[in-house]
Amino acid sequence: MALHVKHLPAEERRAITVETVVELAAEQNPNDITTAAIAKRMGLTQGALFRHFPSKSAIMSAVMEWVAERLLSRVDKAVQSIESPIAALEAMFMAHVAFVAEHPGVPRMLFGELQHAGETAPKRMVHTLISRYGERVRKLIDAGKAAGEMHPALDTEAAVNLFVGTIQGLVMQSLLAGDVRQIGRDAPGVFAIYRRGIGSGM
Amino acid sequence: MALHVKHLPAEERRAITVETVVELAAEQNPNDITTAAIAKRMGLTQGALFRHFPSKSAIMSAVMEWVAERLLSRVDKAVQSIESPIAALEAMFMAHVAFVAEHPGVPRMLFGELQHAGETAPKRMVHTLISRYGERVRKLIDAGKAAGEMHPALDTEAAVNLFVGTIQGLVMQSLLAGDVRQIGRDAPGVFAIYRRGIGSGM
DNA sequence: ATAAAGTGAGTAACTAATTACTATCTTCTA
DNA sequence: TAGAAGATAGTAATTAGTTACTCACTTTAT
Repeated sequence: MALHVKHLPAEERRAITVETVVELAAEQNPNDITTAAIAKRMGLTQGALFRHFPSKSAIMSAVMEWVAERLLSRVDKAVQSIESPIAALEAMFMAHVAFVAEHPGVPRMLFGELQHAGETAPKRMVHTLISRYGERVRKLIDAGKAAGEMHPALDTEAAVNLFVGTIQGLVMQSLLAGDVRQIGRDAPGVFAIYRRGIGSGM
Repeated sequence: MALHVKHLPAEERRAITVETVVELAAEQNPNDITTAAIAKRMGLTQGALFRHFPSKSAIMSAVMEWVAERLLSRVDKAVQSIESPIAALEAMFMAHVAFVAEHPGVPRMLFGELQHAGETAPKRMVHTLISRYGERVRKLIDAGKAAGEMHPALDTEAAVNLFVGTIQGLVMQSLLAGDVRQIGRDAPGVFAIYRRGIGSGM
């Protein structure tokens, strides 16, 4: 714990702010995170935040950037050097689940941003993230069909949709249970069904 | 349209209030629905709402009750008189999807309520709804295994989880696209994969 | 006539953002 | 190598705006 060191360089302070928001989102409704709550957790006054960010929306944008970078690099790392597309897909699934288990506030923030009316900056970033994420899944599924590992008549878009939805469902279940660790326990069984649904049956 | 008739009996006014909230939730972030916005849409002043509900939370509770009743009766009606468990499951899926397409704000409200910290009344009602919903799915899956329509080693809990998550995923995709009708188009393809995942392969 | 339904002007609490001021680091000069 | 000068970071009080909720009064239906 960096227990509330004051007078940090701006860049470091911005990084801590982002991490604090991710932390808070795990504990409460992301929409209810106030600048006062963020500052309090950091041991700063509320006004100090605005020395480093022009607006609250800018804070959320920085958080979304953090999420996009970390999540995509995690799944990319998990997938690399796995030849079998279906095995890669499973590794991607598990890496994503592990990331969410570590940062339970993340999916809630993403969903929360999507619900905002109009075209906010953080909302656009969530769009970009999900689109980039979908590309990776799509690529693996197409490769799987080509390699004969997946059902040849498989509807790729539906499979991509279900891949993301499956994780979304796990998140919702753990939200219901109020227990983050549940997601790790349930993931293998759920993926097994998905795998069977898209597989070539060999 | 009942275009803003005033001096309605209390029960009717409460019903209209609930429908108005469901309507508003389709257009904006459910968390941002204010009592002023509800009243405005109904052609009333804000204070009038509190003649019929003791608090905003009570309004949301009434909405959740409305959702639970309508959704469960819809899926029950869809399932009845279908013998094949897997066909019944598909009918349930499609009925749910149709319900969501008619009331796009509903899943957003449910998710939104789940995110609230602590134990609010509407949150508890969402818990109950999902638990009752899960029972129905579980029953069909168990029946399907008994009838040999579904894979005998199928993990029932995982299958239930994925059933709900699949719909959740469709909802998120339509939220992303900003087009509610998309959910109806994508549903069959997604369910086909799910069906293959749980089926006995015959 | 009277009870129920609605009005409209309030309130206190909370929100993001601003500002004048202070504390602390960094750098450059004498 | 002092130490002054400037830059950076944080404070504390305040702002305008929004929120759920209240209440004395008025309107309406039966």
